[in-house]
Amino acid sequence: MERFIDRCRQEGLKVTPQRIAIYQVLMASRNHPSADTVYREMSATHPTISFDTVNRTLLTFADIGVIKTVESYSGSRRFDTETAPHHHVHCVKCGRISDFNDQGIDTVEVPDRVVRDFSVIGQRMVVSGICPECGGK
Amino acid sequence: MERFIDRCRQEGLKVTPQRIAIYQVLMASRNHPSADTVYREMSATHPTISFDTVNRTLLTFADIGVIKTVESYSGSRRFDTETAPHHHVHCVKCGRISDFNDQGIDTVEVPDRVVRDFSVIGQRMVVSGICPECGGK
DNA sequence: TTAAGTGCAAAGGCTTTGCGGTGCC
DNA sequence: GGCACCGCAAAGCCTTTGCACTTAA
Repeated sequence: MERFIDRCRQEGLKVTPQRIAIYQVLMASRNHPSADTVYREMSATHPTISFDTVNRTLLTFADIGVIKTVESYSGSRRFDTETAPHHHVHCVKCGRISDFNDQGIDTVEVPDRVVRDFSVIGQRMVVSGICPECGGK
Repeated sequence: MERFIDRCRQEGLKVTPQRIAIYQVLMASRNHPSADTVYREMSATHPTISFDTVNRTLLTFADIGVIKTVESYSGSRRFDTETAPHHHVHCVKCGRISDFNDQGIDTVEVPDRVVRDFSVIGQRMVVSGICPECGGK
């Protein structure tokens, strides 16, 4: 939490009660929440915060790298509270995305010709399929 | 094109002029068009087709596997005319997605624990970064 | 003939923008 | 005290839905 506050100051962002509250909710969440999900989760403890502030704050956090935005397959934007490298399993039926870790995949080499002109931030394997709940396997 | 028509018939879909026209545009396109992009591209040659038909047809095509939907990072749904396995490079600034092929990555093994209960359809590496136009490298 | 497909229009979600009031620095 | 931030409201996209007309089979 100290680190979060420092980070905001570094970035020239003001440390407001709303931002702290949103940050706490994010750190407690283990999924890939949408802005609406975060907003709902907050409404119990912080009933006066606006959806707008939540949404804008999430975008701001993503901008400074506190969280990330996740690839999605339609619908609303999803955020990822896990900023360490990891990979995704995606159900094409229900859209659910779950994480997994694999150091081997983290370090798979992408051909140089592909990324020569890019400033690479990271790489992620996305496995698509049908989850058990949706009739897979 | 014959194969496309056969496929429609197999799936019980009627072969309409609109569907043929959309299919042609798709095959000529090399990117990851949105419904709107396809619609615009058609408007020169097929000015009477409606956006609705384009959009619904794209969803239908994705449903039967003629095209695929692509992960996106906000904004509108994107389609992929390349159905063979391939990988993506994604610019986090402008959102552009480009393809690359790499057989080594195609066959990277995902740990069994991850996919045990899934019916896996495919896997894709997504490399994130900043492209030259957006200030990368 | 008839079930599927098309086009139009409206509605519904999510996101973005603008602006006056508020509060961190 | 200034400037960033918040909350509210409206507008803008994109997608989805409903319905009457048309058309491929």
